[in-house]
Amino acid sequence: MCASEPRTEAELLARAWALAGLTLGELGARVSVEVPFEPVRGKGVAGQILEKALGATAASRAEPDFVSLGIELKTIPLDPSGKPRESTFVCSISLSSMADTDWEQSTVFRKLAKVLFVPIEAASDKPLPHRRVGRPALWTPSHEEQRMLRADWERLSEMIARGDVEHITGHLGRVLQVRPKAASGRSRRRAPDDEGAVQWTVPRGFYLRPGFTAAVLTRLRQQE
Amino acid sequence: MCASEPRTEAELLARAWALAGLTLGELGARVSVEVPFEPVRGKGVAGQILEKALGATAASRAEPDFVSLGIELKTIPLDPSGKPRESTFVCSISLSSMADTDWEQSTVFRKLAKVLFVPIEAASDKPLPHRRVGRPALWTPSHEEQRMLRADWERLSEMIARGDVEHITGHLGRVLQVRPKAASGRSRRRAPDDEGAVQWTVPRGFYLRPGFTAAVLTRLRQQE
DNA sequence: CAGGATCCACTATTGGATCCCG
DNA sequence: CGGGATCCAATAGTGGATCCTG
Repeated sequence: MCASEPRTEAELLARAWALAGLTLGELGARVSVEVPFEPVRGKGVAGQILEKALGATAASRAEPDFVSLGIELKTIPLDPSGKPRESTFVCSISLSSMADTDWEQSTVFRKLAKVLFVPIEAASDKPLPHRRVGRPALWTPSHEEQRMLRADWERLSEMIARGDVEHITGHLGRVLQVRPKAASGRSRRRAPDDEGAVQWTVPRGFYLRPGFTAAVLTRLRQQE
Repeated sequence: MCASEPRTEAELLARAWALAGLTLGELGARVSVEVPFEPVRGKGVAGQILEKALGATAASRAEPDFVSLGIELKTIPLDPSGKPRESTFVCSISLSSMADTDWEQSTVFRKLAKVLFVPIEAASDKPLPHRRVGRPALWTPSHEEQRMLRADWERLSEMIARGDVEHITGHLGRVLQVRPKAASGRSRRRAPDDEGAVQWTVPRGFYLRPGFTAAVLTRLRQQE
């Protein structure tokens, strides 16, 4: 029982609000997805269930989840005090093709232009099926948020373009960071080094820091 | 060999600059103070040595260290990267007499009006006698720094005045915090509770958070 | 492999406890 | 006890590693 694609933003929001309070177990049953008991076996399952329940356009992966609305869906795990427990994955990095892109053309910019955050109330010791869906929040980055994202993105993408990948660590970036994005630490892919030769490096992605998404959610709640 | 009281700010600063680079062992010998090898046996010894070496007016404890100059002396331990390793003690709190004081009349305000910071380069594994004195920095809180200190002080002193001492923890306060200040956790002193009756509570003091003094020192270095 | 993410060992932080001296 | 502070066990934070599905 997967939902059809919502036709308007209002329809999408109404559906999302209707899911608030349900457990992942209940929602999983609705869309015929089994929810593992142990969290380590269910990474990503909340996101997949919500895609189905809300009618996201599957399998068009360079596009936002809701193509015609231009909206990206992100589930975000909150601790009991309401703060994000984790960073938020934005997109993978093509290490060989960052040189000739600017901010407004970047995947990060486009992915974050409009995001529907669906919180999952996720105390670390609570089994996955018992975790509850929270109230959704639709985000468009403010001017100030854009400025911070852009500053980090420009610094990081310049390093990547210059072949400095091996000097990048998760420490860099105030709100946006670069971290490994792979099945394991042994994964490798090609990237140009500082002299343009090939080097093999671990695949990476952009992530939003928890402190940033916390501030975003707080702002959206206040304006609600 | 204790120095006489310096007569001008310039004289005090000149003396402090002249001490930069010396080890605590060397400086201790000059003022006839033995410096224990183990840091745990020498809490406070750096401060006492520098008081003597710079000619601080001893034993007038409601006053600044340099009475006629209105300057308070604080040694501050830095890690190898130059960041403060510890919070900075400001003053003890008289729990029974905070109700009728305002910020400009407070001990915190007066203690921090003008502070001579003398850094001690203090890698945690370096024996006390081998630690070196750093370059001094004279601080008067900026407008912004005042604002932050005042905001924290007003919130905390109001809690104390209302008898809410037992709800105060070191978590409160962005730049100024309240923490125990006693020989041991069993020390107790009288304080009024929320109904004005007596309660026995652990003695406490105001402290500056390390992040705040780090920002202060950075600002002073840039303007140097 | 790319997209959906979270895990968790390690490091950094810190706040309550403590130490010395006069 | 008040002034000079730092110690250090416990917690918070995080960044590199990992898990599942189609």
